[in-house]
Amino acid sequence: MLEAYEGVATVEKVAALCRRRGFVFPSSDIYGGLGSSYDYGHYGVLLKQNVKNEWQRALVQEREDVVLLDSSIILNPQVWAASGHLVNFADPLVDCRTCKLRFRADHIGESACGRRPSKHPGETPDCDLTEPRQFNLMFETTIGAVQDEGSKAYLRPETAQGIFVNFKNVTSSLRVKPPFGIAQIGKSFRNEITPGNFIFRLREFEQMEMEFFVPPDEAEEWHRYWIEQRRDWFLRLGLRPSYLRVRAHDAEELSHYSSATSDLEYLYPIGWMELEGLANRGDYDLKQHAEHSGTKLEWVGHEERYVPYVIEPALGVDRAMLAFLCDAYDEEVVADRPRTVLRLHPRMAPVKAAVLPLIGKNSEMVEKARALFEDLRRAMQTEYDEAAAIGKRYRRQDEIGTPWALTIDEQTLADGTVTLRDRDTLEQERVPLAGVRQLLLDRLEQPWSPRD
RNA sequence: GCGGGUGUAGCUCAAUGGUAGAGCCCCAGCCUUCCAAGCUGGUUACGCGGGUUCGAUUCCCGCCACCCGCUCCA
Repeated sequence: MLEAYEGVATVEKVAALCRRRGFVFPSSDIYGGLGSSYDYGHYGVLLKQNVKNEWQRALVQEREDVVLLDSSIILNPQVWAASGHLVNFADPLVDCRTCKLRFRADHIGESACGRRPSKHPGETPDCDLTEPRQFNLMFETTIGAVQDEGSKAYLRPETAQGIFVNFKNVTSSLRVKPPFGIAQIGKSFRNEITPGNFIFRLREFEQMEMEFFVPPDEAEEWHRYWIEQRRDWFLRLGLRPSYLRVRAHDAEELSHYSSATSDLEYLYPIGWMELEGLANRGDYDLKQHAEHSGTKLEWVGHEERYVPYVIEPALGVDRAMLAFLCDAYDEEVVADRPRTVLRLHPRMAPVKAAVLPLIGKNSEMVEKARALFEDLRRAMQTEYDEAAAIGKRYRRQDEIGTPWALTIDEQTLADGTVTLRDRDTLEQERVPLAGVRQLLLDRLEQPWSPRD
């Protein structure tokens, strides 16, 4: 495992490429932007969609014990009273005017300013603290045109609660029984005090969460199982193994709902950061909602009745996308020219194939190329490009991570084969026109690993 | 939110108290054709709002955004 980042990427370079090539734009750009909000352009949408598709494929399509859900963003406000977010998802903060530091009021005893020798070497300063101020991380809104206390509602800070409040609906309609999971992808909102680092921490972000309900005495075993499953998922999609680690939370850093949490951390250019949280939420949530709603939320089998424990893998889509982008970002020199390339897993790549007639003005080549393009695009995201020199067109595709380029040349007109150029090896092979589509579909299913 | 820094075309940089140039990129045409060739032409910028001034991109104030810390955990 690495201590320090060794790659060529920086968040700034990745962000610049994302803007330049239409992955991610600052939100409300022409009005000067909106803090820590970003809009996704064409390739960003495709890449993000691929992240979500791969998650759903691994957790739902390739399993028999996980079902899907898409719950509302705005829920009955009582949900957040029961979940503990109204009380616990708020941080009382104090600022020290002397040290220019900010502390959580409930931690002030242990982390008073004097503990920061780097700011005040060899002395314990007199701290000038502000009054504690309450920061609730939930966005508030109102339901209905009349604003009064009764109409206050919240944008969900996590998708999980929508799953818990649907526990009874799902168990009574979908023939599931523990151990089973409910998976959901959707937007969440947190009024972060300090967002930042491009799309790493956003106020509006997309989550992929699954609540996996298990018999209480199997919870620890399932927790370990899901940590391993989730780690493998990232590795199969090409993240460098040395850039991924599991870190168990100390008792004092556990969130209010968790009895044990391990983070999957990724070594971003800015350091080791949480990528996915894997929490054992115990029976906390179901019991809270049972108590507040008056509805029994438990599993009832033939000879058993219990409140399941919950194992939760929770992943931020935007954050995962940033990890894949940083991991894939590479710079090199080819033919004395700088080359920037995204070595994304082919299934992650926004565009799978580019069809390039060697001579854009040669009508016969164009005709063949257009026919191949029409054939390929029915099966996968494909681009057609006849503008500029061939090398330039290759580099354009490199920057958006397109794994395969198909070039129609003189030989194509003679024998019906095309050049298949590989993004990572730069090798070229001749393949028959008629077999291209199936060949690429097969390669999309093959194991793929990057350098490392 | 507090402290520090930054803000001129998509990118990298110029110049100027009299409303801004270049290279690369991009678009069109000519030419070329297997890894960012060449020629011609073209589009695009002083973050936003006030103030001082005859006149502000330049000086002053406020705001906004981004970067680094504090805090946050998807």
